[in-house]
Amino acid sequence: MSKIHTSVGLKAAKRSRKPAASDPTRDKLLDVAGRIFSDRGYRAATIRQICVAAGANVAAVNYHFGDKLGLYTEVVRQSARLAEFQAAQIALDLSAPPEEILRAVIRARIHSLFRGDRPDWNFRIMAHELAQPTPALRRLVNKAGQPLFHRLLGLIGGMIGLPAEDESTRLCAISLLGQIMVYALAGPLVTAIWPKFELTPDQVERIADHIADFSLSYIQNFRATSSARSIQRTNRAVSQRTSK
Amino acid sequence: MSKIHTSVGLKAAKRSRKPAASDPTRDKLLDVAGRIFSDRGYRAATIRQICVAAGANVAAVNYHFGDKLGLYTEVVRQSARLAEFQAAQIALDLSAPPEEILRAVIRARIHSLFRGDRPDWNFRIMAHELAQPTPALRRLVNKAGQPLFHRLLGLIGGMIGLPAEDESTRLCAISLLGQIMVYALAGPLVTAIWPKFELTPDQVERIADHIADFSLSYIQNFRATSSARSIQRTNRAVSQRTSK
DNA sequence: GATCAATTCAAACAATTGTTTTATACTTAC
DNA sequence: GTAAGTATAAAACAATTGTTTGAATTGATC
Repeated sequence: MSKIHTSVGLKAAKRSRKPAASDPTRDKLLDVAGRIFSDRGYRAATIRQICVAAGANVAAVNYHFGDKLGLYTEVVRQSARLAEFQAAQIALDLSAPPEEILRAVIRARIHSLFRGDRPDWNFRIMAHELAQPTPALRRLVNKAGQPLFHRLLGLIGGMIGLPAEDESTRLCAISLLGQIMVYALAGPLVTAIWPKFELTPDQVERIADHIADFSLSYIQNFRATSSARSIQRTNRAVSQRTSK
Repeated sequence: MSKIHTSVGLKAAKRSRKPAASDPTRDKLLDVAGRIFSDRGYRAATIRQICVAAGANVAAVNYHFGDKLGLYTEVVRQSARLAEFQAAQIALDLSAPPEEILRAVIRARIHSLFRGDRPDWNFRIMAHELAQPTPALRRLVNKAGQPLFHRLLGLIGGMIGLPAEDESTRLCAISLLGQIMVYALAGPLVTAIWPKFELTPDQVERIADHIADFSLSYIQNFRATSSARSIQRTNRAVSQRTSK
């Protein structure tokens, strides 16, 4: 109910004095908040948890970010910036064959999930927002995700010989992202199926490879088998009707 | 912190009078709670929301189920029972070819997700528990999920010619379930990729078919291409090293 | 119709949590 | 050294939410 800082200290004024001096508690707060938000979500994470973990006072969040949503917004903004940067980076090397680009995308996501380049919660935050969006940030996240989705759809569409807007293209993109998202969102499911699941670099590498192989198998054979599949589907419908 | 009902009315005593008479408010509460829990999760759902939607008093939950967790437990127990039943049902027709069984499993899950047989939130509840388990119910959910997972691993293992415990088998199972779970857990992601996403019966059918086709493409060709893939992977590793 | 248990209801209670206040220590510029 | 602005700390505040209480209502049995 309050978006206006009422305290004496405001952040804007400070910059005039210390132009580029990064505030240590502010940074610590951002770092800890990122980690906690990323594995509990926005609602479940409490300001007190974050502040204790950051060794700061409860009022620090209000002072530096206005309120909880302000802190969260800053965290998501960071992640979104990084996501856009990564998407742009991938879009650069158009020279590589599409299969390799797709592999690179998958590898990048899986890596940022398990052994993040540094803030290893970036992708998890976005995953959480994609699962249960914070109303205030829906637009921001969509804006950050759109270029990546668009690029992915174009990539897949090109490989299966259909426009990016085609239903089959979209279904493939969802299948691909679903395989990645399940590691981000449903850890316990993964553990239930694979109790010995570990995060050795090799394992992570094999997961990324598997997702790429699994997806490319369908995508690369799409044209060849699309006619055969439609016949199969007809047969299946018939056999279902008769067997029941 | 309280597991003991302190109120006068307890459920056990009632049964002596009305042996099989189902309590209408209790049923209504369960029904509404299932729906609300399934799309907001345990923590985010509030007792007041549920009671208002069920046209009951706030104290009704305490009276009929002890506390919030008691109500939730009953809801999850219902879903778990149904999940076990469905798993058993699928396990019965061993006569069908494995591909068709797999298709049936996928179809059943997608259907129960979008146009549920009646309580269409059964799978969503389990999905939520698989994503962010309630500590008290972890065991219950695992127990209910295990037969299905075991069956799925056996099925896939048989098709790719590897034991159920093999890493590749598990990776395939996770890929398959990930494609389904993304629809249950990351609705906004689906909408972002596919704005015109609708839930017509046809659409739902095509989604199930796609997931089956997408997965079977890899699974059915696993044996044939497994040697080729390992060679590809070696080449890829080399090209990466040289390109960088 | 009176009695007694079962159920429902409005209100209050207690715990958690986001937010604000007020005071105090600290840094920097003069 | 002092003054002004900045940052931190402890406590209080307000809103939400799970839980409990005690009275009122219902419904069946005698």
